[in-house]
Formats: sequence, structure tokens, C-alpha cells
Amino acid sequence: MSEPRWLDELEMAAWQGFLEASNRVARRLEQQLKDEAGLSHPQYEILVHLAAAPGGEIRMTELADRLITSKSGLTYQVGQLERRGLVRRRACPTDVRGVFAVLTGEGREVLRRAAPGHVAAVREALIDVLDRDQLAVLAEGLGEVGRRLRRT
Amino acid sequence: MSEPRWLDELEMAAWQGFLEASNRVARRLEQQLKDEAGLSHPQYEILVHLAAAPGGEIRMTELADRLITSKSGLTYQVGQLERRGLVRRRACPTDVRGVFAVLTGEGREVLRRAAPGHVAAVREALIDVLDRDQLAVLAEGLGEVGRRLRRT
DNA sequence: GTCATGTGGTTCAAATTCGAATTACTCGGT
DNA sequence: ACCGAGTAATTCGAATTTGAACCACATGAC
Repeated sequence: MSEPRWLDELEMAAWQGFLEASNRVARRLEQQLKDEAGLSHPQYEILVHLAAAPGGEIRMTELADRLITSKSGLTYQVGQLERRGLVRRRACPTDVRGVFAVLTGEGREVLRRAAPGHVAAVREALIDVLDRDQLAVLAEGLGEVGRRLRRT
Repeated sequence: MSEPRWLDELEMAAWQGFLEASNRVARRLEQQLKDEAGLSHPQYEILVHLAAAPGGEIRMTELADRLITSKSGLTYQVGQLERRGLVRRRACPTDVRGVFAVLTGEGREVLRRAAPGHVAAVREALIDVLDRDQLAVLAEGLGEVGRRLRRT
């Protein structure tokens, strides 16, 4: 095994910036959602993805893939949301094993009320700190990073 | 309250890219460290920060701030590392309440062995996917994002 | 049809995380 | 010297996360 290629100064700064920003942004948004909407970030993300899906429903496994969480974690969170009436489960007609998570009217309403504050927090923490060129790099560069990791 | 400023297409792409990349990179590195070095990412980070500090030791609260974790979370992880002999605690001479986390020789050795594989994984997942200009944006832009959230 | 293999989702136990409460101490003002 | 406010770290309980084990079913080869 050869000597590893260590990170040079720029690479190190990029990595540390990415790491710190990831952690702090996540922490901040988690806090904001809990305070203002009574939702955890995973729960909010579930509602968002369901609201964006045709029919307001997505299969459990598909949803777990998009949320980048384990299947058991999703089962738990959907259970929490179901207890609060924001989501319900529906059996899949074509596959008896399958389950759809379905957004309820109340879930849609909770999301509608939570969204403005959340978007404002995302702007304040991340988006409005960057200029258009920097946003374009995040979209392209990190988009590619995400796509690659999806495939492997 | 006025209509919130929603995210336009570019902003949305940047936000989603950031979110997905954060999650997938974190997940990948967690996996890599667990498999190849038997460490969680928080644990690895603790060792890294200690190794970089003069004397290989840092006060608990200072360390918690840098790691962006709660103090109780740090107490737990340092306890885990102490059980494995990679870190020990030392009372602070000038403040009886204070505690230093100190890297042991064995801790340094474990880190030395873990680092090459980890750096390679960081390169593969993130750094080598981006060109120099993109890295510069991460370093500057996300660096600023992190600094702002630190202050508030 | 039947069997082997794979998939979808849940359950379970163990590990981790967080915040609030707690303990013990420091520090500045009086 | 003493008091009150603030700080350092830990402990505690509750909530969450994970992977492995599991069950029920789907799918394709034969």
C-alpha cells in the first residue's frame, strides 16, 4: 500500500467547511422545526416528500431511499406521524406486502403552516449567505456528489 | 406576516443538493470508519481534534463546541473511548471542575492506522468529485455559513 | 406446480442522542 | 469572608436510530 494522498490546504478547508456547515445547519433546522412546528426534521421531510408525490402517497421503501434513512427508522417515524394523524398507511393493491404512506388532510395542513418558518430558517442559515454563483456550485457539485453515492 | 419568499429553482437545487450530499456523505463515512477502524464518526473526530491539539488534550466543553455535539453526548463518547484506552481524562489543575480529554499513545496509534482509509473515503465521496474552483466555493461559502451559525 | 431466491415491511435489542436536572465549583461584588 | 450568578461536567430518562432477524409474499427457473 502506498502513502495516501493527504488533503492539501484547499481540500482540507473545503472538507472542514462542508462538515461544519452540515452539522450546524442540520442542528439549527432541527431546533427551528421542533420549536415552531413540533416536528423533527425527518418527520418534516416525510411530509414534504409525500406532499410532492402524485396522490400524496409513496411506498415505504421508496420513501426510505429518498429520505436516506434506514427502513426501520422510517417505520418508526411513520408510526409517530400516524399516531398524530398526519399520515396513514394504505395497503398496496398490486403487492400484498407493500404499504403506501399517505398524507392526510391534517398532515397537509400542518405542513402548510410549518413551511414558511422552515423556508425562512433555511434562507437564514444557508441560502441567503451565498451568492448565485456559489449556489450554482452547490447545486451542480453537491448534486453530483449525491448522485454518485446513490449509485454505490 | 407577509408571503414568505419561497426558494427559486436554483436555490431549491442548491438546498436539496446540500441536504442529500450531507446525508449520504455522512452515512458513507460512518460506514467506512465502522468497517475499517471500528470507530464511529464522532469518535474519530474526537481523536482527530485531540491529535491536533497541543499536548494532545482539550477541555471537555471546548471539545464539545468544536465537535458540534451536546456536552452530554461528548461525555458518553469520551467514556466509550476511555473504556477502550484510546483517551483518558485528566483533572484540570487550575479549575477543579474542569476535565481534559487526553489522547493516549494507543489512541494516537489507532488514529494513525485509521486515517489513510478515511482520507481515501473522503476523497472518493466528496473531494475528488469536485474541481478546484468548486472546492474553493465550499471552503469560502460553507466556511462562512459555519462561522455565522457559530455566532448565533 | 414447485422450489429457491429475493423483496417489502416490521419487530427487536442495543447503541446513541438530546435536554433538563444535578452537583460542585469559580468569580465578582460587597 | 460571604453571597448570587454563572460555569464545568456528569447523570438521568425519554426519544430516536441502526442492523439483524423475521415473516409473508413475489418472481423466475425448471
